[in-house]
Amino acid sequence: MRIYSQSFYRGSTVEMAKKLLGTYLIHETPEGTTAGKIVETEAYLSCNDPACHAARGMTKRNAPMFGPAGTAYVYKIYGMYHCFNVVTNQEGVGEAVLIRALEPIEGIPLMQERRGKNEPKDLCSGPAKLVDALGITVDLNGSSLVHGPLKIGYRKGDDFDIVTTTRIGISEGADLPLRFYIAGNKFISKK
DNA sequence: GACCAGATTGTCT
DNA sequence: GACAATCTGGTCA
Repeated sequence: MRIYSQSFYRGSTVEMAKKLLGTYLIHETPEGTTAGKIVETEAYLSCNDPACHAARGMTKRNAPMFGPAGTAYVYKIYGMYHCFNVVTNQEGVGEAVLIRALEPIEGIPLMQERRGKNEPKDLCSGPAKLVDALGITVDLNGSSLVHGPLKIGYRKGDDFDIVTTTRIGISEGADLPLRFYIAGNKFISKK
């Protein structure tokens, strides 16, 4: 396993959303290490994308999106859940990739404990689920994926096909083809 | 399996 | 004051 350095994250956001598929999200905590393979992502852009939190400029909430590439953006949604994003592109642009689903790889017993579920498919098959399973909290909002306890790495793996579709759970910009997932993978959030 | 309502709170208008 | 990049558990088949 090799951990990506800062330069990896500087590409265009759509390109990053595809490149992140098949890589590993790793979180080291006092309770143990949990890791999963990224199988589903969505891109959120600064231009012509009304669904993006940064579409109307920087606010207190979305400030990390305007930070340097490789920053974690964690926010609370619907009063009780959290979503995790990888900030991409250049500092000041305001774009990010939402991680929507993981295939559990390491620390599965810990994930089961955190989630209160035993079925592997119920552990990380959704943005709020994977945040819960890996123990990601708002403390990590704005932290670096290059230096912190939360990081992204890769190892040699099988080839796979990428499927492009429309994003989920948004009201504006819902017709844009900015969702990507690994074809045939059983751990994506939705068919 | 498909469809639907409820939970719950920070953030922006 | 309204809404949000969601999940869960219920009902009905």
